[in-house]
Amino acid sequence: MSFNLLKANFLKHTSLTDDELNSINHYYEERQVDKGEYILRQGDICRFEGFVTKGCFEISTTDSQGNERILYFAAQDWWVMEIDSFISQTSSELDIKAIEPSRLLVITKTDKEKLYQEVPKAERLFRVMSQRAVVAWQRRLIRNHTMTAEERYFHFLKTYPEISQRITNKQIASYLGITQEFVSKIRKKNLSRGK
Amino acid sequence: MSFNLLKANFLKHTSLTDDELNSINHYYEERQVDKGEYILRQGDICRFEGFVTKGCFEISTTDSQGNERILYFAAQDWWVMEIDSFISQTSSELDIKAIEPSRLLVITKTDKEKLYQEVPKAERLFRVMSQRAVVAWQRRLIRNHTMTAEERYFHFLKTYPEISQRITNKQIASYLGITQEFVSKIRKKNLSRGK
DNA sequence: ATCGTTTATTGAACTAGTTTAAGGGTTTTG
DNA sequence: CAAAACCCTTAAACTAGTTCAATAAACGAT
Repeated sequence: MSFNLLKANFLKHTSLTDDELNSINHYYEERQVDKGEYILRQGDICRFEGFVTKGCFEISTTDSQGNERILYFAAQDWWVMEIDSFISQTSSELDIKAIEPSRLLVITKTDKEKLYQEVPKAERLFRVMSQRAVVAWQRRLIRNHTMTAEERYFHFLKTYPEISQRITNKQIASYLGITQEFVSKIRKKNLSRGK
Repeated sequence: MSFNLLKANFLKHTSLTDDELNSINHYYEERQVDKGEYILRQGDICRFEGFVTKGCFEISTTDSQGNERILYFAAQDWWVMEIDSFISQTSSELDIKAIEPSRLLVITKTDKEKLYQEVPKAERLFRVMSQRAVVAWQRRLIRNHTMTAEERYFHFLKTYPEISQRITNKQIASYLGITQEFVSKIRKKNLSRGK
């Protein structure tokens, strides 16, 4: 059952009683999304916070020259939202698209506020989750400054082996901030060595 | 008075009663730091969370080849800590050094936990702060992927005009993830145009 | 003031990664 | 199943940013 995934995710971050867990879960609703379907587009206001239970999403920006840059992938057990747009209910700078048939548990902005009031412990839960997210983003920035494209490519394959196999090289390139052609070169160069 | 800066910072993120503010402030202690002094070194455990009231700090990593990479600067009104090391009390990957004679309000890990218990609203406060931090780190990553070094340089000058004037070009270069020499070239190229 | 150290600038040679273009392969869709 | 659309690879030409080295300028400690 999908809610169990969500519960397990919550318990990774803080301890919660069964009552608290049930109250929290109560606010989430499952939603199915087709492959290729956008659940948010640049310019829209993000009215949900989602937890992926199946499939995979791609979170990206498109710059002025029309280049798509993938910020991250969200597969099972990941959170997906435009955090800035969701918290301040302003226009989104990101697109969110399902890249596989997917399912998510969603909560609306108003329900999220109700949830914080009904279950104060949820503040702690999301505080801890957000702090861990800060760590992850900082680490990624450091990697971009200290590692070469080739190192970052193999780091990605090693860190996300399952996701790597479900996406195209073009998507990996976009995530790493390099071109598809350069990923091809890296792969060719390392063909012999079983990297 | 320094605590007023801290209070004002808290109130930017959520509403708090005077009682709550006073309880929170009570846990913070002011500390003075000399120019050049490290308040944290790679490998140490970060036992404090600091709020800068005067001066400026540099938060950096040193990679295997001995290159220092500056992750961010923290001047007045910024938070300074090794967030990963502080929350999980593990060995720090970052150095934190005062680059001017500075002052900060610090809270220890144990006092921070006490604070969360005494003032439950603090969970909300730091939840909101952390979420905003996530937004900022995401945006910076996107800028690194979509803007050239030159664009990032001028974006930095424009976004942090006061800090820009207090640090060296070498430090800006390190923050931007480029070389000092390339910053020189960018500056030379743009000398005429009053950029 | 002065010595030593760190920083800024410049230029030449270099390289990691891009661009453009073309051909072949694989999905997706009707 | 065919057409369209997208993806992957390759190669040649290019460019943004680096490296190295040398000199001048600014800063900090005594």
